Amino acid sequence: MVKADDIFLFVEVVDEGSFSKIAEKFELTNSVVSKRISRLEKALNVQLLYRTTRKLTLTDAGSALYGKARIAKQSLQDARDAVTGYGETLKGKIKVTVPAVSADIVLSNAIAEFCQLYPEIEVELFVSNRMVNILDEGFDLAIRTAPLPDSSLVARRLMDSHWVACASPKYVAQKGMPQSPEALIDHQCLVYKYESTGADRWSFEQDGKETIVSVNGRYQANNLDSLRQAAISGLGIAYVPKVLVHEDMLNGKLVSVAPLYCAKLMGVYAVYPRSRQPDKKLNLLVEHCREAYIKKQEYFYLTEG
Amino acid sequence: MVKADDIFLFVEVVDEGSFSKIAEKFELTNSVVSKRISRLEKALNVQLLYRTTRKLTLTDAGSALYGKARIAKQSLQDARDAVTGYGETLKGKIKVTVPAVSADIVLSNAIAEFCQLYPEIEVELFVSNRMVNILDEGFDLAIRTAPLPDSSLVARRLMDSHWVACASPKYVAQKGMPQSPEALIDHQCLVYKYESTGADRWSFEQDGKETIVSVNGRYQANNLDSLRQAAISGLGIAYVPKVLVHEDMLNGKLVSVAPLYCAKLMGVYAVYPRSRQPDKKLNLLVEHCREAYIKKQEYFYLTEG
DNA sequence: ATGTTTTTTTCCTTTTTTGACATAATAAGT
DNA sequence: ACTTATTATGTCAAAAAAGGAAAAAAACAT
Repeated sequence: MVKADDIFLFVEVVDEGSFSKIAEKFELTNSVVSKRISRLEKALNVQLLYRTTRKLTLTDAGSALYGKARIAKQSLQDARDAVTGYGETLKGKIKVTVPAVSADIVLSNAIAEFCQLYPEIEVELFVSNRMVNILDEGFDLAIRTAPLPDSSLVARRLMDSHWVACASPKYVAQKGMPQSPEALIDHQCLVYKYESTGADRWSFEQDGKETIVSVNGRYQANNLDSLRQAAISGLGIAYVPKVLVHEDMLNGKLVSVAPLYCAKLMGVYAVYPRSRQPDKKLNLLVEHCREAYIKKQEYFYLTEG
Repeated sequence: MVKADDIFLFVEVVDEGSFSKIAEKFELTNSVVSKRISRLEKALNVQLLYRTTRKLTLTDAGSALYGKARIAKQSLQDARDAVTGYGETLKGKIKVTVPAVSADIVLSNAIAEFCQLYPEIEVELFVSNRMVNILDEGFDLAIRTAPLPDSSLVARRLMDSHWVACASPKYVAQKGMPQSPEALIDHQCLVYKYESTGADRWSFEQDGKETIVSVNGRYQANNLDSLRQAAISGLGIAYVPKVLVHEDMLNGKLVSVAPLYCAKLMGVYAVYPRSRQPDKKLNLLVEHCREAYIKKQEYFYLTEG
């Protein structure tokens, strides 16, 4: 029944020593101030001020309330100050979880750039292929390769990531070029494995039809770049994001395998909690990553064109 | 725009970890809690909680607000506790200003009795004939002999005080009994004087007609009892409250002078600030004083009968 | 997929708050 | 003592806000 804001108004009135001054200051009418103070007195069942038209005098009770409420008021102001402009300021920490496959490629650079661009924003990167619970573990942002693992989150597509199977020209010359996805079964495949997430099922598609092949491989790595190096050295066929091996393919170190089939298209998404209040720095980071991916893609077009 | 009570509701919600639990606890509906938290977020322009149906998770901003607001909430609670029941409890101090003439008589005893009756109430007595400004000087109660010196105050009649002129039988025998008020001019009058308030104008009335006499006196005192003693010793005629000399007159130490004229009737009033919130202990004290006066008057009736 | 629990939205009613104005009170100036 | 200026309060009608019920949506669990 006692309204906190009435108490704070009372503090203001005491500070100023006048109802009307406070009314003016807060753009209220005198009667409103009068009524709210009266209401407070009624709610507390105690007289706080003796009023004459010229002077306000604190009662003992009023004095006691004033002394303590002043502190509370300041304290609450501090609390408010702590969060005002929180969504707007370009300060603070962003905790990001990134799957290892994505961290390897564009993102690391993009985030490094971002940190240089906004020196007051701190980014904490947590690389893990484990599907972390963003909310539970206090992440602000996750990069994912599936659109919506959790519907209380919001997903924004950053890019479409093509994955390709590739090998060194030497390997192809020795073992022959597989003519279909199924033919990969008889080849030496380099398998990505990270935190028990074995990616030994490779996906290809053409004309909307998807073909999944369970491949075999004696060589496994938890790092895509290691797979890439292994492929270059002729160890076998690697299935990796196109961006990773684009240059190798341009300068002939690697060639695409099963050329008749388009490698599967996988989206890369920024996933973050659904918020009705926008967090500016978070949006900036997401946007920065998206642009980094777009630039990378433009680079493809230029070199592939 | 940000409502303090919304912030405190937010603190409650975080403590409980659920909107609906808090709704139940405070007898609100879920929708109200939801709306108020949402409103708070909108007002602060920041997301405070991530909600799922199973769990509420604090955002960084929410966490910052919670930490500080919790302190403010406790602080405000302390402030409220400091005054709740203030008007009802029989504790605390009552500052009373009493004119010397009244303090001399019944009041001192009455107040002493009152203090014994309510051990937790402290009474601070300030004896002064100066007309103190109750509000300015922080008094809770004044005893006055005039009904309403200040209209922002409230006055309650405690008793009607008769003042009488009296002298020792010896004095009357030597100097003669004055037959009219005017005759007092030729007599040795004992004048009450306190803080420059000279009471050398004595008032008598009969049949509604008032006669004021400016008396002369070589003996002045700031204490009515001294005047009484002086009168008993035969020094002259004293003009004092009847209660003061009632017993002296009964046992013949003093006799009333100018017996044909009734001494003036003066009211004794309790004067205190007009308060819309009753202060129980103050009312108790006033009532106690009133009863003390009434008892004293009953005693007169019995002995004068 | 289905059901359950929790939050949110919607729509409507009730309550509160507000400002304008009139009134009352009083301190200060003349 | 009289006037004047300032200040607080009461009243009333309009506006705003809060509140509640129920349906909808969301998030999980199974």
